[in-house]
Amino acid sequence: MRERDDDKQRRILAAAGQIVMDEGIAAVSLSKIAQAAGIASGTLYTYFKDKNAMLKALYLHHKEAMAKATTQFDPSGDPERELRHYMDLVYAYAQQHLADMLLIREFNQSPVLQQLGVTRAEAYAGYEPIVQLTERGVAAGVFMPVVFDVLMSYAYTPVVEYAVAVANGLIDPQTVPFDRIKMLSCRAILVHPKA
Amino acid sequence: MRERDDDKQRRILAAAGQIVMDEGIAAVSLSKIAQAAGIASGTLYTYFKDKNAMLKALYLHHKEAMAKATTQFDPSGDPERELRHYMDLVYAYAQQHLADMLLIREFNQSPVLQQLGVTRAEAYAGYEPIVQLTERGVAAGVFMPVVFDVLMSYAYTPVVEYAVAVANGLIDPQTVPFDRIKMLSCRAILVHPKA
Amino acid sequence: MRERDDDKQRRILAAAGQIVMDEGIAAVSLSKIAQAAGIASGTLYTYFKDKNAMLKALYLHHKEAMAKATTQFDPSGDPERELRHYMDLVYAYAQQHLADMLLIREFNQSPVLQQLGVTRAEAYAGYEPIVQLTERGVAAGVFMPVVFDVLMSYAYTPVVEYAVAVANGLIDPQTVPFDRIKMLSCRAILVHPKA
Amino acid sequence: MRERDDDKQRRILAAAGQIVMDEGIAAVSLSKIAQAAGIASGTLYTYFKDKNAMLKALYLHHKEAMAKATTQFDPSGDPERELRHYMDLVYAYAQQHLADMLLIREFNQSPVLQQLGVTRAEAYAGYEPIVQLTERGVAAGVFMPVVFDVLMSYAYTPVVEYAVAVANGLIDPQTVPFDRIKMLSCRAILVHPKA
DNA sequence: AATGAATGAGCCTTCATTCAT
DNA sequence: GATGAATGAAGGCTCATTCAT
Repeated sequence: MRERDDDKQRRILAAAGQIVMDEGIAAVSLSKIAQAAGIASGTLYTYFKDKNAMLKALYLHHKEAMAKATTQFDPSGDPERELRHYMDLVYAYAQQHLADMLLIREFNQSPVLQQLGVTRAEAYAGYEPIVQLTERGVAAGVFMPVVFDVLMSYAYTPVVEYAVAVANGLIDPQTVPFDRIKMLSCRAILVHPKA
Repeated sequence: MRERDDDKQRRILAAAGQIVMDEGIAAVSLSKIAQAAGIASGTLYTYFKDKNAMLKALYLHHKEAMAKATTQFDPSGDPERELRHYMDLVYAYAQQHLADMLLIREFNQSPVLQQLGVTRAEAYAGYEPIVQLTERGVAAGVFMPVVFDVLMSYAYTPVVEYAVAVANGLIDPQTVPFDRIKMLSCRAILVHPKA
Repeated sequence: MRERDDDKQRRILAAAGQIVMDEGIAAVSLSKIAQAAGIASGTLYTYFKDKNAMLKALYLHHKEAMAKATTQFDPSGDPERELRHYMDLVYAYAQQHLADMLLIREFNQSPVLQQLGVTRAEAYAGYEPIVQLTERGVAAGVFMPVVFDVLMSYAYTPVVEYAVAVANGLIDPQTVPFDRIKMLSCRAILVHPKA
Repeated sequence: MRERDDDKQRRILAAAGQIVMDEGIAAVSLSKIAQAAGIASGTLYTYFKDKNAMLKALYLHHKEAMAKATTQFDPSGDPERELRHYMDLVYAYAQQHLADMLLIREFNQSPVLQQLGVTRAEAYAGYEPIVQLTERGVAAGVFMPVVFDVLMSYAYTPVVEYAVAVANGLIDPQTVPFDRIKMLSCRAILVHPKA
């Protein structure tokens, strides 16, 4: 359970992530991971206590990376501007790391998540700026009366779904540009949407 | 591979569905299903070609049931009223069959779905009324310019997410009633939201 | 966990017993058993719930066989005569089934036994005639005041140890015949040993 | 494979012994031992060639310790008195080191012992006083005509079995005191038992 | 059509042993 | 001499699938 070789740990998580994205959580097997990571199967246990610990680390790692990337806005700035900024960040992240987002989504919605023993604190780690933004926007009368989870339903989920639909060819970005999504979400959340 | 005994097939799908809802897709095993359905494991192969075929049938069955229940509106009625009606139907279904919806969602978002060989036509079966409603609403200038998938992002997904959050205790329905969600979604989609 | 094929179950136990006798309990592996029994490894689970259940069955089977063979005396006959008879039966069994006895002994003295969940009732099953003989002999004033376990220490254990020592060439049966053992044990247990 | 640090070797054997006593020979693993002994697993190989060598050392160490403790009688003294003394020593040792005795017994009766390559000379080391006592007692006409192994069957084994039965609650030492065992064994071995 | 015993690949995990540091 | 990461074989067990009955 040591972590002598940080690079190796990274390779393991990368290999596991690839499998989850390609074949789903259910298809993850330690032997596949070991092979993909170029190590012996037993070596996995030097880096993770067991399979669940590895999946948990994988999940939290991706989740934190995304949280960090999508919270690079100013939570004390103008709520409307920061909300738009947040959605841009999410979309930018989706364009570069869509698979990672799908991995997070698959975990979020899988009963496996409970077995991993992810605490609520761990699950929310990194999202504080968004919570803060939500509260400030509502308090300032700029946002409709929403709570964190509701705001995410309109500012995060539609963006990801849009990116997925575009990637799958279900939506033509020429016909429906990302700005349209942003506009719709703003209409929902902002008390006085611009246009 | 005939379907001699329709009741038996139903029992199989019911047993499988229960397991998916309780433990996730990954936990489904044919022996568990057989036992829960009260039949011999080999008999499963009389009704389904293999495990994937059974999962596909399970998925489509639940999806169609939900599609049927949530499209009991008048697709040629007033778009705004029918949109609200649709959201009510979705919420009503979520309150009675949340597990079914989660099953559908777990499938939708898992790479497993591709392995099951679900065609695009099968995936969209039953949703025609919503497609029709979308097109009519947009054409009439009542809806913002959206396509089917985008409308679902605002009229279906937030409702399900809300129901899940309430079920998990993350949202207090006293503080955030369902009407709030409906209002937000209408603000997004309708050109002239009522209030 | 069915037992359709009694012969197969017998073959499994025989194979397992052989391995225990040859290499010890610790060396028992299900794959070895399967190979020796000429079946696939998974098939073992048709006959036994798991490895422990199989070992328990193995232990009890051998123990009961020995108990049955060594209690073919008349528990209500003359205590002295029946005691001698019992020792003869034990020795006869040892000459034909020494390995079985060693298997029983290895189980008895292994911490594994506790994991197998052998109840006290199961452990004593089949020994009732000896318990009865002990009590009658003591009550009649023919035996020294002993309880079951003590009697076994003098009437059973030395016989087995003798048989083992002879088998290992540590004792020459010409020099020390079995009658010598029987005499010593009788001197210990009987109030008035014959010679 | 030198023995630089005698203390470390002792700690290793102590750790291994504890595991054998607690969980049985089969549960011994070198990593467990290393952890319990506070050394790195690789270091074990500095002190022992391999696992078998370690087990053999463990066995012999305990056996010699017991042999030394139970042969603190005067092998040239009065045979009857010394025989009683020997049994007292065995019982005293059992009361303080029952687990050690069970460890020895588990080894003695397991086929594993042969794999360890214990020579006959090693097995008998330390028991010379008892051999000598046996021969003198028989020659003097005080003991019945027994050889070493037979004497042990009556003077050692019943004592250990008694101690185990008491420890397991199978025998109540109030009802059956140790003196009873000593008396029975003396009746078997002595030509003219006292009482 | 229905059964369920049988199969053997594959899963997660542990372990004795090696070797670069 | 000591370390502990790395190895890969082996262990117990589950599972989808087949097939004789």
